[in-house]
Amino acid sequence: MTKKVSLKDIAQALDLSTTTVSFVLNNQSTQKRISPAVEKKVKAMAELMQYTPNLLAKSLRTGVTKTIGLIVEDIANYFFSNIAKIIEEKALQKGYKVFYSSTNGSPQKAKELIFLLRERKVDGFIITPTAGIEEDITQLQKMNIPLVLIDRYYPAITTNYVVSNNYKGAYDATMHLIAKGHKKIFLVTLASTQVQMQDRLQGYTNALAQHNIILSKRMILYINFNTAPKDAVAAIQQLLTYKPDAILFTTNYLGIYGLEAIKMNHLIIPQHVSVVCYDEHDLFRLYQPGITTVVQPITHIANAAVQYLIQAMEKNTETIHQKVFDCSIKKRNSVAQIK
Amino acid sequence: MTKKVSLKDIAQALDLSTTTVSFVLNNQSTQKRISPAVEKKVKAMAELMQYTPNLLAKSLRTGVTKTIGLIVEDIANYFFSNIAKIIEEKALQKGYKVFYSSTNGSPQKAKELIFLLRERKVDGFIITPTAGIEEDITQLQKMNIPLVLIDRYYPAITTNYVVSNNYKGAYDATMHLIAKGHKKIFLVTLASTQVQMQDRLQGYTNALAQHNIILSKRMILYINFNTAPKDAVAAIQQLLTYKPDAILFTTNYLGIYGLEAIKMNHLIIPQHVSVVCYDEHDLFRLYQPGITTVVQPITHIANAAVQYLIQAMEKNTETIHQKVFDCSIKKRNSVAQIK
DNA sequence: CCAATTTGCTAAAACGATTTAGCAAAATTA
DNA sequence: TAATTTTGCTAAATCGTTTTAGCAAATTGG
Repeated sequence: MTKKVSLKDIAQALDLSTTTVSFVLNNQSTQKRISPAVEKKVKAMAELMQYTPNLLAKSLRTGVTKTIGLIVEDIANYFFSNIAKIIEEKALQKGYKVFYSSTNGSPQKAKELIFLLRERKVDGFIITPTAGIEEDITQLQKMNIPLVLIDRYYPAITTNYVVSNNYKGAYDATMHLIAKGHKKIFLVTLASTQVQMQDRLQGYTNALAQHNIILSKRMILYINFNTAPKDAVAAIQQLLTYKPDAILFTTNYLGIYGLEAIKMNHLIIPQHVSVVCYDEHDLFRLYQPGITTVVQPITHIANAAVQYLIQAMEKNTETIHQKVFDCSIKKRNSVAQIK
Repeated sequence: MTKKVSLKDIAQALDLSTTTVSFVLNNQSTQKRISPAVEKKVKAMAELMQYTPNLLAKSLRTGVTKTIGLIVEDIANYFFSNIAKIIEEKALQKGYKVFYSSTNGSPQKAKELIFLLRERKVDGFIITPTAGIEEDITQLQKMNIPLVLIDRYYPAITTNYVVSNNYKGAYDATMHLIAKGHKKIFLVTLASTQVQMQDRLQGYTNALAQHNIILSKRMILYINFNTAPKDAVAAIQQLLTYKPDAILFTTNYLGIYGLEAIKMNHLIIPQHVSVVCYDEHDLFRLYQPGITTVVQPITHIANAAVQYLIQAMEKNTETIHQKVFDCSIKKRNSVAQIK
């Protein structure tokens, strides 16, 4: 294993100082008054010796690591893995590598990850916050560490964020069901006080209220994030006994549980019950019938998050970006026209 | 923003040398003959000042970064995102953070990623190799950089790898179809010369040969990794006109294209055509009918990969690990019993 | 009591870059 | 020609650790 070549090696080979070599290789030749002759020599030698800078040393000295910490809820989820993929790609184009981690909804895990990534001296964060880590976020802000929240945010604190219009998404979905003649529209949602879920809940209830549909308690099923799949399915099976016209699921995995429950109860979509799900999934596209979904503009969200973060990291500006993208409804065949 | 506290700060606060502080905080007190009194003082002060070591400096000095480079084909694919999730978790337990990237099947991208991760001085690699990067892999080996290949490997070079028994998986799947009375069993696979695909192909052809089923050219459809989804679907639709009894798809996304094609051709599974897919997916579990799949032991693969890599990194042993896990067939309702 | 050993700690180099301050020679000005 | 400015380069400090070699004091051994 040949020893890695350093600035010093180049300097010695040419009988120059490391300072000079460093200036040249950072393209500061003119600015630092290095002669074209020397510049050429150095570049040629660097090429010849296959020099690549030691990023650790560079980072230690400059305080910049060119890395981003990305914290999502679950990398194995369609929504997040797609977001992550785009973020990674965009970041790479800008010269950043991303450290990637899942919280699985646990604040404890989220705190640990923030700590670990801070240890690694990431230049900035893109975070899907769990409940209960406000202080950690404000802490980061106090430390002047750039960050962008995605998918959700804390209304109580001022941060950069990029989310979709959850209120409107759920409202539109519900309106769509109402327009198709449904009355007993149920909601299966996450037992979460976080803004993205509250907004979806509000969108749903407001749409109902505007059409004088009385909301009874049993119409909404709250499921905990950590509920075992089979318990979630069982709960939905139970819900189905109340004979909803339609069910709106507020996340893709809840929707998947729902499809399973519906299948197990031998009900047919949309003849017996109509279905709309929040978030896309291969399953929804190909299921028979295709499932109507609320689709979030994943690419836009990811791009905006990277853009704002890089802006904050590089321009060191104080400007706050809070971006809300609209969702669209992808209509398939899971919603009946009720006469 | 308060300045980060360093070893030096602790040393000054206690009027000691950084050497002593370093020894204590690395739990070398006894070994390095630091008195218990001093040890206690230092630990208390470190706690008080909330000291956390600068990992960059540490890595620069020791040459160890406690990071792993994970290169997969596509992070947004069910198989890889689940593998990644487990790898990340396991690695974290052992004190490693993972840098995560997708090649999207491009050798060019794979080479770049290896370069970038080497720049970041990762301690080791877990790689899903694309075609044509053998030299890059052997290069890593020459540099004594620990690595484990997953999902596939290069028969021509000796490396650690963890894969599943692709030959047997495809063989068993085909046998299952034969046992159920199918004759015209088609294969939709990737146009790839890589071992995992060749093995699956072999498993399929051997199973047919053993039962005297004559393989005609049109029974196998090769699809390029980069084929646009709609072209892939069209090709499968075309294939369906040859009226197969059954189709075996060698990856989950090919299977998904297949379901789409079958749906578009208004065929019913399994009445008109039976289906078996390689690799799990939410879709296959919930589709109507459920799709029979060859399931790879994702958890085992991920765990073994991390285990072998850490062994190579920490024990610095030369032992080569080549592990092949068996797959299982998850039977659902996509295969008819043909009389 | 003196030599040898052990104990307890530290100075300084090293990892590999960046960056500040500045020196000597060459060029310009007057 | 002498003073000034510009050009071209470098010494040395720094980032925050780890680690080697070794010094002085205390302890032990004979």
